[in-house]
Amino acid sequence: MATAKGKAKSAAVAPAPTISEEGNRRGDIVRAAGRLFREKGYSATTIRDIAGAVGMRSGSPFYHFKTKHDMLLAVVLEGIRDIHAAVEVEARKDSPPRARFEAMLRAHLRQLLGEEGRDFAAALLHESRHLEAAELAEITALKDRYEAMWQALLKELKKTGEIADDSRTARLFLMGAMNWTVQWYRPEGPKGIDALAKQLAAFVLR
Amino acid sequence: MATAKGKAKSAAVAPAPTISEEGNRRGDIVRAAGRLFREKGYSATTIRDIAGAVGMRSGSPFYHFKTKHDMLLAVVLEGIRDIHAAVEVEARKDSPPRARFEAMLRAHLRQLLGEEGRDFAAALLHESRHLEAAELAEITALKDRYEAMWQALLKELKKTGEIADDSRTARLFLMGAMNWTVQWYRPEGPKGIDALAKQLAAFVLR
DNA sequence: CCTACCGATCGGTAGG
DNA sequence: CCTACCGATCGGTAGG
Repeated sequence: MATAKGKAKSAAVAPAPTISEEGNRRGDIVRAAGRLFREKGYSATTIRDIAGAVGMRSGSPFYHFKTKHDMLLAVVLEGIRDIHAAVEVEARKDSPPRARFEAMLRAHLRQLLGEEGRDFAAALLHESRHLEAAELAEITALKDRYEAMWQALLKELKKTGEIADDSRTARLFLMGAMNWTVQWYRPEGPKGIDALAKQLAAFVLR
Repeated sequence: MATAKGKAKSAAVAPAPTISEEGNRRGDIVRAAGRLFREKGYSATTIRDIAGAVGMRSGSPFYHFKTKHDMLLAVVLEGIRDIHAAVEVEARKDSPPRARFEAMLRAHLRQLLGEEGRDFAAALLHESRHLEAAELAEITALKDRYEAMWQALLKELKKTGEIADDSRTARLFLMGAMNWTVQWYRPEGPKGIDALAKQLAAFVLR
């Protein structure tokens, strides 16, 4: 255990690589945890559930993570990173504001509703509250940058008269319309998601 | 126990009175459970938490409810009833569609964010998934009627050209904008809530 | 509604 | 990463 514990610590504290870069087993745990957290919630998911999902015994996940808390942290971090990265790509393009807006909506919704990202996204949206402010520091920082991206775009749309309101509150209304899709959207291919983005753009733009 | 169990059963199965009509102790439990479910989530809340909050010992809540599940059911039911009742009052008035719309937004948001209803509303929005479809029958029926009310109003607004889209999806976008406020709104009196309703109306109406 | 309790399960650890 | 385990806690119950 001297060895094992040492490894566990450095793995848990490490600069937290993105999932694709992670050692396979650690990544497997994060993905399984994400799925279970989305399906049953953090508190109702047991270490045994997670271990079982990746073919481990109940003690083994603790070789990769110090606590269940740290697993949640890894899942939530993956969630905000993926969304931020996906939307930033679209935000950086210099297409007209309206087209950029629709592309950002599409990227956000794809992360929320698509198979690749939805487990992490759901944990980010609904289970973050089980983490304390100190643990959330990196997540909060990324979230701030993410929100600023949207706010800047709303400001542009206001300037061209395409949106009625570019306040913080308006941005939160918009985020709500998007994030709530998680509660009712039933997957029927990426085509459905893209159509949803179009419809939302038409709903809020003039 | 023959007595106690008999009572517990009839209390749990009874036609589920509204909170104000309930025996005080049962109502106390429902209110305490609602608050704790909102603060910590259903799974992370223990019977001992709930019992402690109303000054009981850990076994005593089971005199009023057969299971923890049934407590959640009572909380969620109170949530949908309160929201439905509050918004229906506004929907029945025969003011112009725009005014009625704003009043309905206000009523919904007051239930979500005001002190009286927010615990029940939060449980309705976030903890219902721990209940099974059969248990949710009454809740689902009320929810359907609730949604139909909104859909009808959107249709009116579409006819007068005040909204761009009156589809089911549009309604869900609107619900999302409202329900998401639970995640970010910090109470500063009912004035803040009413202003929010106005701002949302202006955001989606033309 | 309390006392006293039960079996099951939980997150986590020692030792390899 | 497994085996074997621990103390704590959980939902729920018998009996009054």
